[in-house]
Amino acid sequence: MVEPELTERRRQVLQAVLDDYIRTAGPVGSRVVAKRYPLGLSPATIRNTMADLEELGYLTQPHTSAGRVPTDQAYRFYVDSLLPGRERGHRASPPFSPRTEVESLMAEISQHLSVSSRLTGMVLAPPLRTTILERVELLALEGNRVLAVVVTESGWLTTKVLSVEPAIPPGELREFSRLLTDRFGGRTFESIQQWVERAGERPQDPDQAEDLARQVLAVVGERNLYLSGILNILDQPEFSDIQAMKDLLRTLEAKGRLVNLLTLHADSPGVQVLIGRENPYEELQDFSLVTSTYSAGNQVLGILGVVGPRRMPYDQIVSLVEETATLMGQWLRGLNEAERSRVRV
Amino acid sequence: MVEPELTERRRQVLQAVLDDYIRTAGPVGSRVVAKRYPLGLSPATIRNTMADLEELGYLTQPHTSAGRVPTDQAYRFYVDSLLPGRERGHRASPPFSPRTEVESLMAEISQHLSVSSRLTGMVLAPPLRTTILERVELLALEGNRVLAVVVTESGWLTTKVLSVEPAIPPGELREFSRLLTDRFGGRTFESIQQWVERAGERPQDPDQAEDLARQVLAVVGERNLYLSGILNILDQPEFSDIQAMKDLLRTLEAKGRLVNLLTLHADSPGVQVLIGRENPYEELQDFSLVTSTYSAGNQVLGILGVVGPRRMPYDQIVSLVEETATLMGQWLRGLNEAERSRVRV
DNA sequence: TTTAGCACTCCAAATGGGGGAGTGCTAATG
DNA sequence: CATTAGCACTCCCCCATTTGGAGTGCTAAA
Repeated sequence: MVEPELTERRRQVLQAVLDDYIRTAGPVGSRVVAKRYPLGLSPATIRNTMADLEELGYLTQPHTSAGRVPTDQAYRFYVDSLLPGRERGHRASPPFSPRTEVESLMAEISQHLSVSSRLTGMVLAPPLRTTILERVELLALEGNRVLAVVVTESGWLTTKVLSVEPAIPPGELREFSRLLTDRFGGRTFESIQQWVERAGERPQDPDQAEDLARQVLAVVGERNLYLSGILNILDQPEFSDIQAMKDLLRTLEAKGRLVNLLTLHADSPGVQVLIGRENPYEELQDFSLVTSTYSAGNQVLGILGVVGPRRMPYDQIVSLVEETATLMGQWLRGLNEAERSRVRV
Repeated sequence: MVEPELTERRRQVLQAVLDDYIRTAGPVGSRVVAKRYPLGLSPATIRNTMADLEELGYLTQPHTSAGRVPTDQAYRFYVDSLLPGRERGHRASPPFSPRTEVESLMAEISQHLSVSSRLTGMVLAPPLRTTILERVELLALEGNRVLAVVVTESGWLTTKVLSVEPAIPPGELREFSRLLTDRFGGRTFESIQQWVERAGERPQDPDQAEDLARQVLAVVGERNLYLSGILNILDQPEFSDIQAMKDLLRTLEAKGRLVNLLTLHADSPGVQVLIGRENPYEELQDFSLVTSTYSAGNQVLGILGVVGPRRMPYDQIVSLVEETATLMGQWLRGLNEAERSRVRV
């Protein structure tokens, strides 16, 4: 039995194995570590240390006489040791075009994550249900169709074509918009939804505002997940196994699981790393997620991050995700403030 | 030398080989044909016929003693022979939810194509440049940002957030909308673009309408391509070769090539089938495209269809694409007519 | 003209060694 | 006493070889 301390030497050797494995994706032998990393130790010593590390649960051998491969525990150690007190790298900030739509911002941020990491980037949009509606504008189209423009306090903007029955006379649209804004403005979508659901209990005359609200709320469903660079996964050498890859791609494309995982796991502020089996979903257990919440002011809005093989350069990726989250927050805060200085129609 | 006729027997054998190959994706031997297809012929006879078909260019052997595989020419024959005079199958029409946005219609149709065919569905949206603008509505947001709602005569609807400098007083927005509509309504986006470009030659006072038009026109760029079921490609047994698959997936994801291919090749009305090497792009030469234009009235609007391996049940796929195109046309026509009975604000 | 028979071809999967990378252990060394 | 050189051993990976089978083309018979 080995005493269970992680001495300095063991730490160094472990780090060397991690580095090399992250580079090469292949089992790391004692000779390679001795040559490539100037620890001043002979292969034999390193072998002994590696045996200790194996017993401590940080390394495994794919088979009796192969090199060592890091376990989830090793990655966890690596990540935990680098998370506190890390100086900010000066990363070139992504070339965002000065668009104003939040939707395209999300898409661009996701793109940025995937390009910078060469992995798959993800941005989970804020949940609409807790967002506060600011105002509603209606615009006449033709017949009994109107375009509803919904503006939220966080600067979000959604449009939806509604069917109204009976048709609202074009002259009254403006008035009707004001009516909707008065009734629903300043409330969260959730509370509006509850209000609509309770509507059955109020046996008044049929209320057209209620009907419109119902139609608008249909948009509020799932939180939108922006993914990009899914195919970067294909470049990972570990995917000689085509079946596992298919499963993963399908999971990513379906998005549902990922949304669940993000909302359930990664909702506490700051950067989170979920490594391999720490992850509840089987198709994702060969992968790691690095995520961070992003917020405007003190309110957590959504989650963004990166998915990739367990073997990833966590230091860089963690920095990337953290900085991107900060950036996103700044951007949204900027938007938010601009939005507050609102102008009445 | 074999006389170059396609006798009835040869036709039957060819059809049998096609059928079997489409089912199994493996070379077809004479014994299998004899057993599985009741042609009343012995394997030996079928071997002779197959040799003839090979000389005529309809079949090949992957190697000397394997079964036969259909060539592009065989598929071409198959497709050409089934295109004329085909009775309409009664396909369950897809369960479209009664949405009114054209964008989601496109996405849904593409989805329908991919689900029904178990291949990749595509819908190419109409080119905006030749579309006629109907009217523009501006809606105040905050500060110097306004939401522009652009309605086209074909019932299209786009929104874009614009920055206006100097800010337009909210009271004048309505007037300004009318001004834009008067100036640009009834013209194609292309002609508006030309007008804007010629603006430099008119050395008048700086024109705010012009600036806004420029911003709106930024949307007019590429035609939108809706793809779905890309991953269905993964289920094709021919993709043991992982590299070819990656290339294909990348091509699909990038979309550009596909847009080119569709606009250049498939623009003549009706169903078109592009088989294997008939296709100019290398990454797509192991695939076939079945496409059809869709139109409202007599104007061709866009293109939709399916991409899959050459080995596909062309009869079913061709029917599917044709019927979907018809359906799309009806839908758009309906929308169009509704839109014509327009209501002034 | 069709078909049975047969020799032949060629792939695909199974088999069977080397070669090599890596380990664990032991004994020697500072 | 920790470290290291040396060595025997293990096990995978890669290669060449073998083998079985599916399929063909040809020939001769029906």
